Amino acid sequence: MSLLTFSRTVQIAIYAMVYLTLNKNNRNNVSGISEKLNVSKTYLAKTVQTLSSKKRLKTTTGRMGGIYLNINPKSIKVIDIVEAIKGPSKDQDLCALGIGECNDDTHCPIHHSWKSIKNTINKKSSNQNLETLSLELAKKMKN
Amino acid sequence: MSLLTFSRTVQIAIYAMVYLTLNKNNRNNVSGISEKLNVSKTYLAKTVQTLSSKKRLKTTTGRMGGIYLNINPKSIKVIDIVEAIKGPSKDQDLCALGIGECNDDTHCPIHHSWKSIKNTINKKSSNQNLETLSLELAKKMKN
DNA sequence: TTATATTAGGATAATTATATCCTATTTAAA
DNA sequence: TTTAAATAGGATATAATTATCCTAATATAA
Repeated sequence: MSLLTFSRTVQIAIYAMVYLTLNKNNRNNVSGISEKLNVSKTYLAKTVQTLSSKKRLKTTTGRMGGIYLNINPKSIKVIDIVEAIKGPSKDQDLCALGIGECNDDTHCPIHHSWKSIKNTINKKSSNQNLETLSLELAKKMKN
Repeated sequence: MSLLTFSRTVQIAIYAMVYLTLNKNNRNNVSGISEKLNVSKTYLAKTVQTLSSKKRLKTTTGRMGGIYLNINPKSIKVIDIVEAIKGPSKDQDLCALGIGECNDDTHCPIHHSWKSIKNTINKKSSNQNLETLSLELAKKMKN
């Protein structure tokens, strides 16, 4: 069951960034990653282009070119990747029902109920940078 | 900050259903609700039509017609409204990155990290039916 | 210097989501 | 019986997202 999902572009962006973290010691390029992750090469290329223009990763052209992480994966959070793709969040995004003004005083009918859910998402996702995501994968932890 | 949002149609659907719960003793119709909630009348009408065909609410035509809750608001959860609009969730929706097979054994790189977030969302949203949402509003609780 | 492997980026196609319009149907009131 | 107030539902318009195509630019290897 999943009430909420990332857009396809955001999914691909996160996926690629985690892949780059896991494989930061190798040379990576769009073709290779698209095959490994089984996503469309052209679509991945466009997404990478966006991430590059927003400085979330670095690219080099030419024969030995490819894609590299720009910054320490410890300092990259999921929210950064979402923002790189979707732009900064608008006022309306703060409200589950898309109402402009939604705070503790003036709010939509589900403001209080969803506030704690949003807090949980934010708290948990703040603790998750690309490195911890990758480490968890490496350990193959069960929970 | 909001990583995840409902689609506009889902937002309008939830909003209307909560409104119907809060005003179940009055006669309600599309025009009135659209004015009160400040959403487009024609768009709301279409959304109501979907909710009606999925039995999440009841409508009557004609001069004294209108919109009514079909079932006890205690038994209507947000997930029901989402499903009425978007249809049953697909396998890929279960994975934050949209990969088909994503479980504790075979999974995407962020499966474990996001599993606990998804659990929290599911747990909290299961406790929330339309009546509790409305009651919270009525109390104007702070949290 | 030429061929090849890469990303860049503009154009555009395809699909889905959002939103409106129009006419039909239904029902009750006048 | 006519009129008015309502939803139903098909058609369509608009916008955003998703996806691909093509050519240019770049850089390395042969």
